Amino acid sequence: MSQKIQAVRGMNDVLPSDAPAWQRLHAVAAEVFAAYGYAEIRLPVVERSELFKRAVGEVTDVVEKEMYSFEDRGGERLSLRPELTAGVVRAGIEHGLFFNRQQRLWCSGPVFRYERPQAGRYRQFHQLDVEAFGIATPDLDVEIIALAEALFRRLGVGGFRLQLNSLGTPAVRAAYRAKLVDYLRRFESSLDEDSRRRLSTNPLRVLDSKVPGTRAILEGAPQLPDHLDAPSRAHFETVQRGLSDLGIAYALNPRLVRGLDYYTHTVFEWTSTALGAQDAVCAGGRYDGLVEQLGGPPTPGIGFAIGVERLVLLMRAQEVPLPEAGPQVYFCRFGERADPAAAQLAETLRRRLPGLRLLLNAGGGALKTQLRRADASGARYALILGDDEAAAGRVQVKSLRGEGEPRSVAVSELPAQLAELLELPLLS
RNA sequence: GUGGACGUAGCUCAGUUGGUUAGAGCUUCGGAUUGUGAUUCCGGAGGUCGUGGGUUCGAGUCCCAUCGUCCACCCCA
Repeated sequence: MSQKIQAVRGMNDVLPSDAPAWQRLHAVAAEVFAAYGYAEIRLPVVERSELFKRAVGEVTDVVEKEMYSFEDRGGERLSLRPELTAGVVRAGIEHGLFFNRQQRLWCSGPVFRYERPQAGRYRQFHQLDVEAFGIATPDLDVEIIALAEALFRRLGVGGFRLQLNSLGTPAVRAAYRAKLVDYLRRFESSLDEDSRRRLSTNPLRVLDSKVPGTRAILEGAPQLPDHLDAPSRAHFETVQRGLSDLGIAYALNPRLVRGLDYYTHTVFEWTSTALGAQDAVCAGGRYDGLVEQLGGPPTPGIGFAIGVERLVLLMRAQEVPLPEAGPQVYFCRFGERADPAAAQLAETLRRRLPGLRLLLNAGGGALKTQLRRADASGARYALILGDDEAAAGRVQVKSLRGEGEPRSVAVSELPAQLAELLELPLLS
């Protein structure tokens, strides 16, 4: 058993039984993104390590201890991407996508973080990412949030809690940060070890500590929303009003601080209690300084990422209906004349009945065996073509689900018969 | 990186205070007369008990290590 080569820790196979949920998610996502006017961009999985250090932040956990980094044969420092936003920004700058225009983009694929796997957390996981550039006004914040909301609704998953906060501008954040540190220093000896460490590295992160003693201290801490400057406050209020106008429910969470350094102003996160400890399904925010920081023209931006595995988990938990994917028809064939005749007929049926899912028996087997396979395949009908039928120019159509007796149909009539039975369009 | 639980057939599990050739259900394959499935009956296949050491006359059962899975912390989608 241990001799067998197995998947790398934290990197999972999506087996055929799970694939339909993934397909459904991506199909609905592509539709919704298109409906809002977002265009797809596809990116390499590997980028220069430098990109993530500059975009995500040098001292964040994601780049500090979770990146898969290596040197290629030419000595370049490269990393498997730990998130998608940095790559989208890099590509946009590189191809001049941000010069004097707005861009609405989406992107999806695997990302990699070296963490201990647990429920809803893997070393290779997948994100659906939406990003919009060149629009600084709060109406775009509302659009982005509404877009995610629409995706969940179209997919048929619910029970989320949308949390909202504003981090303001970098200046606001710096000023607040100083106040927070001042306050926390007074209780330093009562803080838990992690929070004490963060006090010097990333004090805002202390805010979402789960340690009870620390939480108690935080009760009296200065609140970030109280320190917003007038423009930031106005921006945030407009976002809230816009969401209310659209009937989107949200909860303000002054402690919501995202773990990536590039966020400014609006940040948001959808969580679900059905997921265990890793409860964030979708999270994002505004990052107005990022494009410039990576060498592009000053360009406001905002985006979010959805955790595909987590959303698929919810789809399964909430039993989201999935389209039938198995064969509708299983074609049994046996005999010297019948075998090639059946192969040809199968091609004809697939061509004339678009959408038909027909599985042609292969590998021989007695009729009994073939019918057993037909039943196991989940097909609704079996077609039976032996030498007797071949000689007569007919095919037996047999219901596998108790819908009437088998009947013999002339080959010439078969396409029309199947079209009617399966309610499929028929081409000439 | 830290902590806890767990690793027995493809799957879900049983396996008595350590005692002879390790079991069940499901799945799978074959058969129950010639070309008719899913029900029923009969039969077969499938495990060096995660791996490596150790204790013992004897280990799936005890000890150690290691790998892996799950859950939580940390962090995050």
